[in-house]
Amino acid sequence: MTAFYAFYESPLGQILLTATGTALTGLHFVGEKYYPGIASEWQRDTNVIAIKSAITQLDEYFSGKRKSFDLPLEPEGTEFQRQVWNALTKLRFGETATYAQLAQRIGNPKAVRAVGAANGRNPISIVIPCHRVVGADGSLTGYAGGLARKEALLRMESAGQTFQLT
Amino acid sequence: MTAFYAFYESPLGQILLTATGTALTGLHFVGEKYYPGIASEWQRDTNVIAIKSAITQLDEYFSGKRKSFDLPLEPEGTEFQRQVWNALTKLRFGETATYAQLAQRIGNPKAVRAVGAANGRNPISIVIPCHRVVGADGSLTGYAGGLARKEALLRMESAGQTFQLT
DNA sequence: ACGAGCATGTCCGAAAACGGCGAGTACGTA
DNA sequence: TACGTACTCGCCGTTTTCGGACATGCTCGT
Repeated sequence: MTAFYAFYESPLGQILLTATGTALTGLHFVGEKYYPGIASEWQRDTNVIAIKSAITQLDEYFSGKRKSFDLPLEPEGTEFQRQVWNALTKLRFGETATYAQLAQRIGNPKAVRAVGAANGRNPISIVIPCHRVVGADGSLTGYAGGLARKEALLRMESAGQTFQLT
Repeated sequence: MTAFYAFYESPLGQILLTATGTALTGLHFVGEKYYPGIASEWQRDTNVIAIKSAITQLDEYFSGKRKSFDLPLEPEGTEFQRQVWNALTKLRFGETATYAQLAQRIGNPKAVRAVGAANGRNPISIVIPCHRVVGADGSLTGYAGGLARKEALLRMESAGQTFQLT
């Protein structure tokens, strides 16, 4: 489906955006785990509506002015994964949940680990806030973009602090 | 087990009494170390037999008319702790003992420090007279309700008749 | 179809830390 | 000498912490 792509320079590093004509399909930190790369038939284009508005809202988000995204999304995945990702979108700015709670919410309470896996495969980081999910004991456990970024995001959302990778 | 509670105003501060239908289970100075708090299912009730008679005898004790308590007790604790507490009840008004002596008496002479710990966890202060236990050198060493209260109790009990060898 | 691999959580046992101590030692004072 | 204080160290039950062993549901590669 994806046909267009562009790069976005965030405070946490370069980001690859991918989209169809109308919806966002991907948001990956360059070089992260599961980084999809760029298919040869895609076109680099920053003016496609989906990409253009994503960039705008990311700017606002990173400058602290925006707390929720309003973008058409088309994440590609299995039925189960989309359930999880859908549940993720209901986590608001500043909120966090545990993997177990998430499993509960999608009505599959024992699928805790599966939720973790699905979470890790989230194709649209930040907008689908997989970084708001933590272990039962509050530990960060993992993030495709690296734990440092996850921590930075959470810190920014909880305290409104500015960015610093340690 | 505990089902009822009440507060008692003593000269040394407010006291929380807890009890089953028939026996006293706790006596704590409000806010002391290990203060248990009040469980939501407990009922405030000053007329339960265990609490009523406790209050009567405390009145008598604090006004100097009573030198030993006669109340059904049900302190909750481990085997070892109950041994210690049981030994405590054999200390009479005005008497004191050292932690080592107590350890001796329960047939576990080396468990001196453990006795100290168990002593500290005594759930029914005053009635089970953990305040009558002092260090080998006569120092007070510690009291859940605070050393000031321990000293006050001992002074009150020793006033007049009892002598203490230094 | 099957099995391995996970951005988990729970349970259980072992190990270490922690006290309401006491006895022993090592010094510095009167 | 006679003491007092300031240490160390052994003691033992309880509490807390830590690590490994499960159970578990879904994907993805054979």
